[in-house]
Amino acid sequence: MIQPETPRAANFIRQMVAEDVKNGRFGGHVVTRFPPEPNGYLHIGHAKAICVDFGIAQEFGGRCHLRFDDTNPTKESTEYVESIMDTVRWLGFDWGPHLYYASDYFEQLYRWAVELIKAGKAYVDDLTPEQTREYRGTLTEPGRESPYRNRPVEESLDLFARMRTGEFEEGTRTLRAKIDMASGNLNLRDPVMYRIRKAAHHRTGDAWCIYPIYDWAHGQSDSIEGVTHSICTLEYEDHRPLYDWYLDQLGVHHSQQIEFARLNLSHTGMSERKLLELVEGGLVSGWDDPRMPTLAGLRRRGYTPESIRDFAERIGVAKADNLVDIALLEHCIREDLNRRAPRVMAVLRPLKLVIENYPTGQGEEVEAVNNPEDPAMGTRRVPFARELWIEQDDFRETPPPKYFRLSPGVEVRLRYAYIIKCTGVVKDPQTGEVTEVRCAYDPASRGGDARGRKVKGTIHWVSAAHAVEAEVRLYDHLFAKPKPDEEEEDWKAALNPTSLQVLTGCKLEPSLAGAAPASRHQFERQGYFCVDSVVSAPARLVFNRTVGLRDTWAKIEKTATPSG
RNA sequence: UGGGGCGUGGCCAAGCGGUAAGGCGCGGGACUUUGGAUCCCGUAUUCGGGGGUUCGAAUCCUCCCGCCCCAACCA
Repeated sequence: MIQPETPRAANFIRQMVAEDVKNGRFGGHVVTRFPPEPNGYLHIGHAKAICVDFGIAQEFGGRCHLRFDDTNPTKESTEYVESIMDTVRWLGFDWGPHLYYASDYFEQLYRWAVELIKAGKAYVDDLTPEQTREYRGTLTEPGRESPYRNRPVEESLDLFARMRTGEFEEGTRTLRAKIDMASGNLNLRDPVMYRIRKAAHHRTGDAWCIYPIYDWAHGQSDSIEGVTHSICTLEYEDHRPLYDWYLDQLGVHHSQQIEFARLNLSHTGMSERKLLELVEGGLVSGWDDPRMPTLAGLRRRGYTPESIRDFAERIGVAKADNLVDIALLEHCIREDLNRRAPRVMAVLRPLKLVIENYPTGQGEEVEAVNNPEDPAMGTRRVPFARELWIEQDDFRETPPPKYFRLSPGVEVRLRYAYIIKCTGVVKDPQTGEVTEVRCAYDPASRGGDARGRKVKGTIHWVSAAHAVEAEVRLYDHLFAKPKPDEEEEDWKAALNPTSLQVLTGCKLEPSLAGAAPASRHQFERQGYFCVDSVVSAPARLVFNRTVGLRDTWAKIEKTATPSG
């Protein structure tokens, strides 16, 4: 695996684990796990967790398990299991033979539950869900004990066995741990361990109709697998006393739970509920829509696994709530692609350029560098001719201050080709719109050599006769506001109306004709683009803009005209 | 009003009693056949606030303030 260049920064988890290793706790071994519930797609927030879980194990010579927390059959499916495995692998992590499922432990969990009942530490409760809630009390008032709390052990044992055989309806009974209904920590007010769900499970089928709750399954699963450090997010901090309680009652291997703050990214959302709503509402094309913060979306957008791992390292790991600027993610992918993406010329919004003193019907090829950052990537030949396409943005009839590009009477360099001077324009008589730019070239400037002259601007171009057409999709932030979550009511109003711009009839240099799906390219002066892996076809190329290049000119122009 | 956490520059984040790392962003400059990349320089006299301990505090004590999480038979 390619290691990110960013050096490992200190963080409290690394320190805790290092301390344990030093002290020989857990025999000096490190075993972690990434425990997704297969109920949806992984997003960039999960990527942080994956990098922490696998990263810690890797750093300390340990191992990391992939364990599916599949204890709720009504929300889970093998489709999700597969997409999760695919995504973790894509991100660059390997769990080796350590693929596990909480559902593999159902029998063991059941036996342990019986053990707790026998020890008087758990009981079958007949309260309805509503009653259970009422009895639990509130944040400030203690709960009340269920009238079934002290029923005889034998009776609980019998009832629990019958719950398993399917004798009772959903919601009629639960198995609960007997802890403390007055605890300030609600998790300790006799937490439910099992509920009845007469639903088929994607792995165990109809073998069970009682399913363990997260708290009862998670710690015990960690214990069975010999996990030493069970790393999770902050919202489980309140659950740690319960996690510890179960393990202590059972007297089994006890791993250390450690919590860190989950990732929040600006201009997007990480709430599974809202992401689902976007998908189901057709506001995006699917879970892998390139605007989505899902790893499937980022992947389709052209992000590399290396850039995401680098991002995960750079944001750090701590316990303070955070909102990471999406600009950092964008910086990471730019930095990665700058090193590896081959350069190419593509005109997104074409404007015809005619070189009046260039012979009609003649052509030639100029040599272009594939990647100035990596000479080993070589050069290529690009066809040049009398009629070219240039970018609409690269011509202004009346140039604003500091505009280095083409305008009447001004010289500019056609990248890798010649210096040209604008001699005039052709306009649509009706609209007055410039439909064609006329110019003269300096034959002695072949290759772009300005020969001592100062030519401030260099623009890209594509030979009209050789151009390959394509559709290009320009993406911007999904949400216009940095914190769309602040808009709880009408959060969809915060969606960026221009998050997707589809450009058709874009003109690409011919070398792009056979571009492979998912291949990444830098369109010079514009950004990084990849061939869409879903809809692009040889006969109809479709590119996604992964991220734009830093655009200093846009910044200058924006500050010059604040309104624009 | 209960329990658990967290507060260091615009955003992340080191710091662990010896006098504020680094990254992103932003501003400026150099260089440039991508207004890209690269390279320089600048960007917290101060660590939520007040007291206290100490020769010395972001780090220890204390009080206060603010923010987040918890009342699914979800994870």
